[in-house]
Amino acid sequence: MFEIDPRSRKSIYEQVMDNLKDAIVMGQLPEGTKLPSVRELSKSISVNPNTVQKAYRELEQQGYIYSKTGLGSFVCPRSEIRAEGPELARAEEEMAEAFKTFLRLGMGFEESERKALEIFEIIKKESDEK
Amino acid sequence: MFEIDPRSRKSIYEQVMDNLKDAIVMGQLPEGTKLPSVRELSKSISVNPNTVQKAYRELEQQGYIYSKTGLGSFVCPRSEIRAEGPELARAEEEMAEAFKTFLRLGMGFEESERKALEIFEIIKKESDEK
Amino acid sequence: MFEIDPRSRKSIYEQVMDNLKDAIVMGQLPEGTKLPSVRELSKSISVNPNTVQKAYRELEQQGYIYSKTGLGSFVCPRSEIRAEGPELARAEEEMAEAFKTFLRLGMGFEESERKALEIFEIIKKESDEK
Amino acid sequence: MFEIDPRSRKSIYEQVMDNLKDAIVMGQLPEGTKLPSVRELSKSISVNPNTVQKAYRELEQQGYIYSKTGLGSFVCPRSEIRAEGPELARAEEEMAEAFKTFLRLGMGFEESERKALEIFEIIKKESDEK
DNA sequence: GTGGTCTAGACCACT
DNA sequence: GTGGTCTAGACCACC
Repeated sequence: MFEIDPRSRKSIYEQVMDNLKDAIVMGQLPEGTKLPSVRELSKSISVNPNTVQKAYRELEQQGYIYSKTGLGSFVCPRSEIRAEGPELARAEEEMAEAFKTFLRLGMGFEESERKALEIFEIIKKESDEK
Repeated sequence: MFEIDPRSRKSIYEQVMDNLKDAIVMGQLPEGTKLPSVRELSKSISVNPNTVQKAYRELEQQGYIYSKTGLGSFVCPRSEIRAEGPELARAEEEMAEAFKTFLRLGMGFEESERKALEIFEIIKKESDEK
Repeated sequence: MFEIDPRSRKSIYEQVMDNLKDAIVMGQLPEGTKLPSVRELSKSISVNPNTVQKAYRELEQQGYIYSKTGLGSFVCPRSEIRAEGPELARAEEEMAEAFKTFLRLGMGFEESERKALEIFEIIKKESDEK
Repeated sequence: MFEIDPRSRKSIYEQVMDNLKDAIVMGQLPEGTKLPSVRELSKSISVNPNTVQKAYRELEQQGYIYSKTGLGSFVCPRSEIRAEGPELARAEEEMAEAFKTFLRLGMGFEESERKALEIFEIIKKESDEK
């Protein structure tokens, strides 16, 4: 399905979560789709099952998937994704910090904003290709 | 000088670094200014001296300050800040991740970009006030 | 007869049991009524026969139904339902936990009790409609 | 601090969570209080550190505590407890199920409600004693 | 010392 | 087979 980068700053379970989130919000895994089982996925990406389990558990808490013992894990309707309150606040702070990081490198307002928009465009293009 | 937020997700030494970086790039600590000693600063913000020490060491490595043994630490000319290479790459990735986080919450391209620009404006205003 | 919610936190065999219990205590399945066979029911609600089997077995143990080999399963007289002993104790503990859950969300005594009574009223109305 | 009941239907990490939640909402652990470290608590209740860790992590996600590497875990202001949305909905469903369980034991509306109120009173008294 | 992550391997209930 | 929990023991960054 995807690959884990052991050199990434992101922890493994976060990489798993983000990869699945991406596939869900981009519609590659539509509502109701059955995800690979914990054991399957852990094998295919060469990661301990507990680590995948942790990712699935957290995805469930955040409303992306639901799990049924004995049956597997399934994609929730997109409307159930918790995109409010603390989750949104944290995302906004992450964005604010990213901008401040630019400023701390000595970049000015305009340059920082221009660079950010460039990055956004690249991501949009990458997303559309998939 | 500034305050540490014990609740922040950022580690304490990062908060110290970022606060000093902010003061430097915004000109509140112009080139050549002497920074408070590790002991002084650690007292005034109620933080372990080892933690402040680590922040100073990192700031020196990144070209924000230099230290003269026995005399203290001083602000480098802004031109020496390395806004290239690994630091810039990491900053760009941070920005990319922040944008992806918006998308992962189910926000579309336009909405994400609009929200990002809103956040940028807020930061600009806050910076100008200081 | 009824529907299974694959998203429910309850396991499937519990859902089967509870639906049948509801029909029994509400008189929709009076004493002596013949239940659908395991195979029939499993087909009509699209559930594995083993799962329905397990539900029937448990219902028999708890005194809701009895089975005559070769003939099928039948509803017991309501007087045989054991509303005492372990089942009652567990039900009481379930209620206690539900109340404590309210308190753990930071709700006060009065608010928790008021909310509980509101919920009870809704259930009563729903039951009467059937 | 408290004890784990290995025979409880609740899992160990849930028992840990609920015990701490109780202490927090009842004011025994006021805002800002430092919790025992993961290792300390795991020793004192004879449970694997990973299990306590899991409880702490979930308490953090639910807004009861926050954790700082190297410092420990601390009680959040009560206002940050997430008592809305999915959390409240789940609590309400738990209460609804508890009531339905009474009905399924053959108890009538009045009897069920009376019993529930009795249980609530007992919990209130127990809480006040602590 | 602290919390956080990961692995390995076991057991359980449900389907 | 499935997800869920628990234990044991290791490693890391931070304070």
